[in-house]
Amino acid sequence: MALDHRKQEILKAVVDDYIETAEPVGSKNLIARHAFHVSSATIRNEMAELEEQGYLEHPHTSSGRVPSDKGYRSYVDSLLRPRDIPPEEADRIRACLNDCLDEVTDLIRRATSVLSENTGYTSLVLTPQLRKSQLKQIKMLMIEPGRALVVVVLEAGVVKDRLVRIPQMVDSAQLMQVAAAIEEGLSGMKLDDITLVTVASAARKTTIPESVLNQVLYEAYIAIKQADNLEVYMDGSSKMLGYPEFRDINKARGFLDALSRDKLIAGYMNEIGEDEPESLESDRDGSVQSDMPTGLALTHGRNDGRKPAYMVRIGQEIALDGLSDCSFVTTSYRIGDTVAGHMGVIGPRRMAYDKVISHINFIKTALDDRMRKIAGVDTETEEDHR
Amino acid sequence: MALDHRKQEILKAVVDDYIETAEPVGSKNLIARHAFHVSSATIRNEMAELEEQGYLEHPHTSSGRVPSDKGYRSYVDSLLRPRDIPPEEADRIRACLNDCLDEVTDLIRRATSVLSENTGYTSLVLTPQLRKSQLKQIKMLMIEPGRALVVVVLEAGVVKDRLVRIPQMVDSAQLMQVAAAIEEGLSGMKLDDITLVTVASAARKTTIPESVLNQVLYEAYIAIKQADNLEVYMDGSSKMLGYPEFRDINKARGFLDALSRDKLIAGYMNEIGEDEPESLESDRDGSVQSDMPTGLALTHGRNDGRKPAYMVRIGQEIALDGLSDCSFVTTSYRIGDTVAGHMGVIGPRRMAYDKVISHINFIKTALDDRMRKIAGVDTETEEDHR
DNA sequence: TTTTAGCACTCTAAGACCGAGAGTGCTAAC
DNA sequence: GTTAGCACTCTCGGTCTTAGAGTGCTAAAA
Repeated sequence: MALDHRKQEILKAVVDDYIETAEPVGSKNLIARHAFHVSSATIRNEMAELEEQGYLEHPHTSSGRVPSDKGYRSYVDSLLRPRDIPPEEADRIRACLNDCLDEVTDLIRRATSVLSENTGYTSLVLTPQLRKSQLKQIKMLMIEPGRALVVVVLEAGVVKDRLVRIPQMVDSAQLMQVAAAIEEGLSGMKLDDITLVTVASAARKTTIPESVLNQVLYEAYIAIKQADNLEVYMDGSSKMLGYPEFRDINKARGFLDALSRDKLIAGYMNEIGEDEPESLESDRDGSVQSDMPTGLALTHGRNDGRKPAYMVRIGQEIALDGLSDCSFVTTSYRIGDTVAGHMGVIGPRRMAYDKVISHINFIKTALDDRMRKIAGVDTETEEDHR
Repeated sequence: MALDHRKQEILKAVVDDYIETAEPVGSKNLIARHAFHVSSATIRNEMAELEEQGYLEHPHTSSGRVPSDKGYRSYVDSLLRPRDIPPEEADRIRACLNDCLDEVTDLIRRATSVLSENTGYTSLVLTPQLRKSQLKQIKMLMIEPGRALVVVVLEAGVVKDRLVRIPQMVDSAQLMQVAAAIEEGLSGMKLDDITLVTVASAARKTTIPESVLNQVLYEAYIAIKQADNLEVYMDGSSKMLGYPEFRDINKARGFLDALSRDKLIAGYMNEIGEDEPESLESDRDGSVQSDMPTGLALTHGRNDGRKPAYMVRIGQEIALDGLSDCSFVTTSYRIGDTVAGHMGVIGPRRMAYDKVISHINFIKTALDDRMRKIAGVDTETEEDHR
């Protein structure tokens, strides 16, 4: 079952070469490009066995080999050698994230673009998921008779709002009274646990006629629920057309169609994010760390119990229509100390995993840092934000 | 220069056929599909002349003809026969727009999707441009010490907000005082005319220490300026890959790359929107109107002075890199009585202009109606929103 | 037992070739 | 001004062929 050392080396070489050239790799080419001290015939024998074991595939009898999902999986789990991010590139990334406006959405937009630019693939970043965040404040602001703005403040300084209609007869004072009642009753509750009933019972003691009150409460409730509205930022989808696997227009179309169902992808990312293993102790300074990745246990004997901070789905492992020719590397970012949202890179299965993994980890860390500042978790360090 | 009647008919037939089949159209095919009472040789002669005059092109000697930009232009300006929107379809569109949430962005999102779905091409809708809107209110809400929410209310009920940092020492009352001062000073001004100086002078009479005040004012100013932030909604970009002109992956890529520069496109849309002619008297009921389009003067003698409510840019007329194989139909929508934003459809030059024009006009009207309600321009008609 | 050289075999990709078909332009007759 | 006829052109889709890359197998070498 387990591969001996030489097979691993060969598998790694095949995957590396295939990633680079996009051509099925043959035994001769392999020895030409790598310093194996055996003949091509030996390599052939080994490759035949790797194929038998399911790590490689044969497009047709007389062509070179191509990695299977299983081959990629093995590569990613234990063969892959992380790549250092050159300091200038690291600086550029950090600079780009740091010079953003003081807003979460702007930061996320930038992260999305940086992630795609630096990997060369399609990037996806979800806005923070707030279902499990606590409600801190709720304010209602009269805009004009009949219309009000509901402002919902969550922990970690996330603010959402929503314009609503209310009965004309409600006046500003009443509105504030209702908001204050709701806030008193619900403050500290998780968004998930708030229902129309809890809202209503929180505001029971106000002095406003029931029928009018109900409508206001309903709108407040919707606004609260609306607060964990998930959005998807995406960049670089057209980059995919540059890769030979998408030279077939139908494949390309299938891919882009799949991407256009972004809510579906977002749901999937949240789902697989749930069972994401604990992040490794990320060192906060965001320095370029060549020992960053993780699942290297097998090949490099560093199985010290750390789990990877990222997940890789390869080909058929992606449970989304139209993306089974792709690979999907995901991770999550934090606001303060809690996992807030997910981000990922989609590329061809023949993806430069080492590069993507280094970059997504680096950007995740940089994003965490920045998020920490923006969300005001450590407001004590007052910084240059003009 | 001007085409005689038969040449017009032939040009129209060529364009129609080419739009339908995507194949260069030859003289024989033309008489087979249309009831011209002349022989193919005559058609050939006429087509040769049309080519000489620049309306048609010849991919190679022995193939049929294809319209040139000039040919399409002539078709759009004077030959095109609008298509009625079937009542069921009209109903579906209206229903889809009407069942949106009570928010402008949701409405725009839906309009984008409906526009793409119903035309089969890529749709673009810009959020309202508010540079020329008047400021109505500005509120500042303390979220926690050091952080505040600035809420900017514009005419027509558009509300924008922004989370900002303020000096820790500012308290809630002071914040409200500043906001009230700004509101009093600036209410009624156009966004465009508000500068840091006007903001500062409006708030001169407050009782807060200058250095602190300045920072608050700066943030308020940024929030106000931020309010006319333009966003672009797009849908159906992958539909383009289904059309034969984009079977070449490089063309497809060029197109998608061009689309990804959405801010550029938005700027262009605003620009060409400026010199857009006055909308024709749109009848408000949004009924399906077969006399909707416009530039039919030449062929149908209805040049009654009405100008088209839409603009068509064909091929090279589009001053955007990467879109010169496309056509771009744009129009604008209104909030209340003023032009607010722009929308458009991008497709291959070989686009079903009649269909696109009917739909974009119809959707524009439906959007105007809906916008009117959402923006609260006629709040008197209280409608069924739960 | 493992490795390697040699060789026959397979399959693809690319180029050459060919014929059918569609369309044209031109000429001469109507 | 229109049309029939015809020679000519160009593309598109097949079929064939060949070069090249790669394999698997066998038998010899290490």
